[in-house]
Amino acid sequence: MKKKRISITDIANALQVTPSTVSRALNGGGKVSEKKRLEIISLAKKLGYRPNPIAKSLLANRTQTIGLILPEFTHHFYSRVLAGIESITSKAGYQLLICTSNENQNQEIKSTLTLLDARVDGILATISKMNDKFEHIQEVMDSGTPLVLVDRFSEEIETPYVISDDFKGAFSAVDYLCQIGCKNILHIKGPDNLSTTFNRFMGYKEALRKHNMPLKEELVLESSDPKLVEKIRLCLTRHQVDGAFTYSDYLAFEIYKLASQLKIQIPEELSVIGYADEPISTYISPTLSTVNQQPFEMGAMSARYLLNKINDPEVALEVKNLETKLMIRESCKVVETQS
Amino acid sequence: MKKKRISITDIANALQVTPSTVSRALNGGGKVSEKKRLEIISLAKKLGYRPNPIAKSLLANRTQTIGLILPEFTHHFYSRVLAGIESITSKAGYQLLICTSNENQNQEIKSTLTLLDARVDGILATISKMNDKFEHIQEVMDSGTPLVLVDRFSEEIETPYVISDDFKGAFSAVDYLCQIGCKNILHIKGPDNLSTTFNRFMGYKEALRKHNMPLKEELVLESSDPKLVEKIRLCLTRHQVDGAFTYSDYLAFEIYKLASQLKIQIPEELSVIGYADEPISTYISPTLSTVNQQPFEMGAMSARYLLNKINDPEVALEVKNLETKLMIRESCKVVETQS
DNA sequence: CTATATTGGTCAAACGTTTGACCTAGGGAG
DNA sequence: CTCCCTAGGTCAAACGTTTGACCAATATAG
Repeated sequence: MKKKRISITDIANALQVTPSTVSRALNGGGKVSEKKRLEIISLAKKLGYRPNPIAKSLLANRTQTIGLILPEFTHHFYSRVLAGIESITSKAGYQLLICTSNENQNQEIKSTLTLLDARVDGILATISKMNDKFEHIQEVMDSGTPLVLVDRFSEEIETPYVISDDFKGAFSAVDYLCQIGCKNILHIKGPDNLSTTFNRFMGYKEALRKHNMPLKEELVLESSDPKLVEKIRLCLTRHQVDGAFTYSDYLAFEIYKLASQLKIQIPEELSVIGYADEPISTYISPTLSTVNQQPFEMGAMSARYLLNKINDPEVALEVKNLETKLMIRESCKVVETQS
Repeated sequence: MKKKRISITDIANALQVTPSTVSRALNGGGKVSEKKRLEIISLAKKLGYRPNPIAKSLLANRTQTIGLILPEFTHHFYSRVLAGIESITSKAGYQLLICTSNENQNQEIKSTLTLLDARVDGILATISKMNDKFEHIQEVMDSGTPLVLVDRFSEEIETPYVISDDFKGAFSAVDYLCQIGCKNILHIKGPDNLSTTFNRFMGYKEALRKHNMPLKEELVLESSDPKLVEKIRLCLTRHQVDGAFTYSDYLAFEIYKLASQLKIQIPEELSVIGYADEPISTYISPTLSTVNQQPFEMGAMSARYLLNKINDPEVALEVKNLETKLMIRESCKVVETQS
């Protein structure tokens, strides 16, 4: 049974004053003699008084809580985003109410409702991959609850968001592959209708263009393709592929497997760059070159942004595009004289 | 600015009844005519009424919230624990208030206070590695807030906990190594004064005993040893080590690296088993045998246990020891005729 | 026809805190 | 001495909800 915690009225009764006086003594609102103030404070300390945030919330209509919706925790990326968010919110004295959508839009909608019901002061959310409904997002905005989207956004709805600069990230990777002399660069695209998929593909195309290399349809594959493995194999054997840039690190590992089967040496015959900088990249052999999205910073930045919005509703609608970092490791061949 | 949400009194005023009637109509507490009931319900729906849990909490002295303290999120293990917890609590209609200790006891103490202040209905916590203070744990227990420790515990304080059966987990791994004929089995221990370190070591010893193999001091190393890498190298070269069981998967990868340097073939010359079943284990080559601790189940079990305690304070103090699963992969040599 | 039970509701307190309005006693100015 | 100011407090409302006590009207039993 939860023990009753001592309240401001308990102190008031013990000292023959009113709760108001105790409140003012504790919060420094004047109107209380120095003597009484000290008396109250010392008794409060002695009894281990701790204010009840629930009562405060009810009155103030703010909960010092921010809601977070993430698709899942198991990818390293989201763990880092979460850590980044936590680092900021905990310092600012906010609690974190966390929900998972499991990449399922219905759960996402449910979570949104839950958070709204809980009267969180703001919401950070990564919308699920498959998203075609936006009523719940609209509802959040209508409710006046500050909202910042993280990592993914949709053009269907005008919200502030913080994302990684996928275009530049992809561009830098493919640009690098070109620089070290790759002539046939394979790209494996991510899930459809995700802005990240689109932007990374654009970055790939732009880098090719910069180096006056043609875009070859047959070198662009889709991760959702059930025959993906077959098609990669085909690419590697028929099209003299000497470079690969994949939507994710895990897709890069698929290439590792096939290369090993086909006795293709990485990086001597094939340079590979993945995306996301999962920790596994540095443990696998050869260590995988990849694009780091600074997820911790992304989380921290979203949280800072949201806190700003909470404290000043007039803060401008903004879009933050976070720089990526190209991590070159053993999976890219080394050239002596770099162009 | 957060929009005022419509309250039970708003409905009451609109319909010329008292808030009590509305409350009873909505919660089915009788004492309201069918006609009025329908009227109230339909207006509530129309206005999008949603009860304010904060007001309820204040009255009921329960928040439908459970507090969670984890050391960090970035290890896959804790992500899975978190996912397991979330799967249970969300179904049961509880919110999750999450804090990180960063393996730092002071932060852990601060988090505990925060959760207590927030009046959570129960706490799930993984205490940090270095722990010598228990006043905060005691304070939780004194407050009457149900508490369940997860993954780690301390004998200094009598709390219920859910852990993985490290002894059996380690035993099964080393037992397997013995069965496939390993004669000199290296063990790398984990951080000092962690119960998991101790129990896995005990499992190692017990398995050796079962197979009548002597415990060789020189084959037991400490992960915290600054000269660890040197010592592993020494073991591998001098002591005819043909099996290795490590406290973590990552330590196993250290062995992979050294084996590769020393041209020792895994698994032909050296069979390796790690611990934790990090996803990377299946991506690395050769895929790593390891001990799966069922972290998702651990989280789920802790959450179920805590919910029981919350609903019935008389529930017995118990200790749950979760079964592990030995995952045999490519890093263990295959023998035709198994003893 | 009276006593009683039932139905359908109202009232007010309670949860813990904050805060504006109000009160009172004492001190200083005129 | 009266008037006003101020320091130091009290009172009550408010936040949104639940709930036990109460009450009036109607129906039922005897």
